Amino acid sequence: MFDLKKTILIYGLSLAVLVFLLEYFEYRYFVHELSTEVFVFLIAIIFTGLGLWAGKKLTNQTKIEPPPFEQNEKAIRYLKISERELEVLELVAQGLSNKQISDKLFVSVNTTKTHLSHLYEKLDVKRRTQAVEKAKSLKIIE
Amino acid sequence: MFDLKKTILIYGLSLAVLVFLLEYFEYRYFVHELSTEVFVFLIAIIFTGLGLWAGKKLTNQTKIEPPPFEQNEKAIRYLKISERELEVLELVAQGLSNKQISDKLFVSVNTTKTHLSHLYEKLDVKRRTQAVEKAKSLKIIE
DNA sequence: ACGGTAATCACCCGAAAGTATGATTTTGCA
DNA sequence: TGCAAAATCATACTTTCGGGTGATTACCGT
Repeated sequence: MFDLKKTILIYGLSLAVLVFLLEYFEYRYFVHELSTEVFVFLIAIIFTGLGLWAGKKLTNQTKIEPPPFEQNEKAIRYLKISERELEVLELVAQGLSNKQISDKLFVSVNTTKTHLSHLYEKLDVKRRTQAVEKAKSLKIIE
Repeated sequence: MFDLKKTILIYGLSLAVLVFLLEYFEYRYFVHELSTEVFVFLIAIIFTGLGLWAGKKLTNQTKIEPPPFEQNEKAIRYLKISERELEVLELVAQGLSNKQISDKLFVSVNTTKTHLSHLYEKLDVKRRTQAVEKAKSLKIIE
């Protein structure tokens, strides 16, 4: 949007300058040396280019944006989910077992289970699959 | 891509026709009635329009498509996942327990477990969470 | 009529997950 | 410094899952 004014301005200026230059040179040099046909052709080319350029500028505010995952920090804070709990949650979402998670985080299975219990309470769910579902819908995890 | 040739063709034809018309009328009517300045202005406007149009045609192959979930039928067929198994898979993905799934489908827990076993085998996973993960990545489920 | 596949169910057993409770240590912050 | 939250671990118990095996029924196409 902020580009629109600039684009229009540049386009207008270009047009004005061109008209001025053409008008200026027209009677003095070109008309007598170049045929009107060629002159018209040049004008056509130039303004086609300008049209293309302006069109591109005016429409290219449709930039393809691959939806970047934005973690819902607010939800995390609101639910008081701790850093460690989040780590566990992410690993659960990857389909890892409690044992595998524990090995990755260098803690005992008991610790992992404790984190999970707290997570279930905070997310108000009963099972890991539900936790993953809910966490994804809340954009707590990807 | 298939539009490109058409666009160029139309553009070229328009240009040719215009040049021809201009050349034709130039000496007969306009030049003596309209000033060259106005004439140039008209050409500029016309070809700006053409440039805009061509530019739009040439760049508008970027259609914003809101990714509609398309179930990967091929994968389902390739993996030989049956209808019933798919139902179970979807319910698992919703975080339901085997018991809950069984109640929904009016079958015994054993049946649900059998379906799940087959699913794990076909999806080459060990746990329900992994199955959900994989099924989603294969676009077998949403 | 036969063979294959899908769906259904049962039983058993071990592994994994989840619950409850309590304890210790670490850490961040007032 | 001291307190609260977070992280860690343990023990014990229940529930759920998952694997293995086998059986019955039904449907579908040859």
